[in-house]
Amino acid sequence: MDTAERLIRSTQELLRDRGYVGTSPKAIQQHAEAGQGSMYHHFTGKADLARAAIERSAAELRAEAQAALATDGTALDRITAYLRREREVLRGCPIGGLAQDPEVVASPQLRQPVHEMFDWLRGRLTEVIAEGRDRGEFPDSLDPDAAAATVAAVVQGGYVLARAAGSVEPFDNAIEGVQSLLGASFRH
Amino acid sequence: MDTAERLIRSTQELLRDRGYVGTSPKAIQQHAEAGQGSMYHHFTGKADLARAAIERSAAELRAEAQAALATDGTALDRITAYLRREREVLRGCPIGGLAQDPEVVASPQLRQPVHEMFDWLRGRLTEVIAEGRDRGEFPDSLDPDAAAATVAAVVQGGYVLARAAGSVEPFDNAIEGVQSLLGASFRH
DNA sequence: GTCTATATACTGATAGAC
DNA sequence: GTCTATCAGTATATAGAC
Repeated sequence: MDTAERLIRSTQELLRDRGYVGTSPKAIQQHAEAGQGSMYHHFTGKADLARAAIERSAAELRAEAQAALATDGTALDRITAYLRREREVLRGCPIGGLAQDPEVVASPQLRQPVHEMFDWLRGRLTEVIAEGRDRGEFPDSLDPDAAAATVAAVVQGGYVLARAAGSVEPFDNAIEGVQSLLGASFRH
Repeated sequence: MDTAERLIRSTQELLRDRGYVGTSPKAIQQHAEAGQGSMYHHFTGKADLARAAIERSAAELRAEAQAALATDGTALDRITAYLRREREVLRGCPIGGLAQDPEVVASPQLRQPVHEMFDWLRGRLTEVIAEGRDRGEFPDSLDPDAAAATVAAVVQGGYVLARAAGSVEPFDNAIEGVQSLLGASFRH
């Protein structure tokens, strides 16, 4: 693995565990076993490297979400597959966590890939839910946009509750709840 | 307002806008118009002051949530009042945002008030939902613990989506979705 | 491409005068 | 209670040798 690649992957880890504000160039260099000069040769600075790392994490997350949502079965099965996919819950979401970082939110460069990832996710969830509704799996009264936002929000909020509690339990509970509500919305 | 009070309130603002890692003692002193010596006279250090500020924010949030949940009406009305209460969404949740801060989560002293606030909130939501179910407003199949976690998570996740998007829209969408799902879960 | 040297500003405190 | 002085360490680079 070359130096630029090690720098990007190290930055992905550190951004997830420490946020952007909490991650120093020095810490990145040590984690990547790269010198100061190396880092500034490959990237113009901390923000430039962070942008590369965030884009990488967003692409990875998108691929994993897509894998779950592209499975066979009813819309509810596919949403459930997404909700239940493996996560290191107590580490927080690699992308969602950045939405709380003041400097990420303040910088168009850094916020953009975060924004795009969530726009894509909500769009994809909306499609799956709309397909299910069209097949009669959900009532016509269900608004796919709103339900998609709710599903995405429950996952992100689940991370917050779990980290606050120091336990995965509230995350699992929240997922269970939204699954149940979606299931119960089936025509009766 | 005395100096200690100004320090606490300034720290509440800065913790919300910059997180714990992103907030320096110097920034707090400037915001509070207090000297270095003053701050270290009233508090043992940054962590001690942050703890006081977090406890204060948690108490305020609890009071506001309680005000919404203690209203008259059906359980769904009360949950809706909580979901729809005024919030400065793009600033993030004063308490939930801290659950993403690495040093808050790593420190038992700092995490405790965050943890307690969410435990209280989930408990209170669970009570309201269980009351509604007992009155036949929700189906017996609805699990109050899971639904409460879902409601709390949607709000926290709504903040994340909104900050990522730089717009309140995804927050409002997510709230709308969970409200709809809860409403649709009424016995048919 | 990588290394070491250097630089300015900030971080989070402590010490002691007033 | 508040002020100023001081401090070792870190943040985020830039410069130039190799």
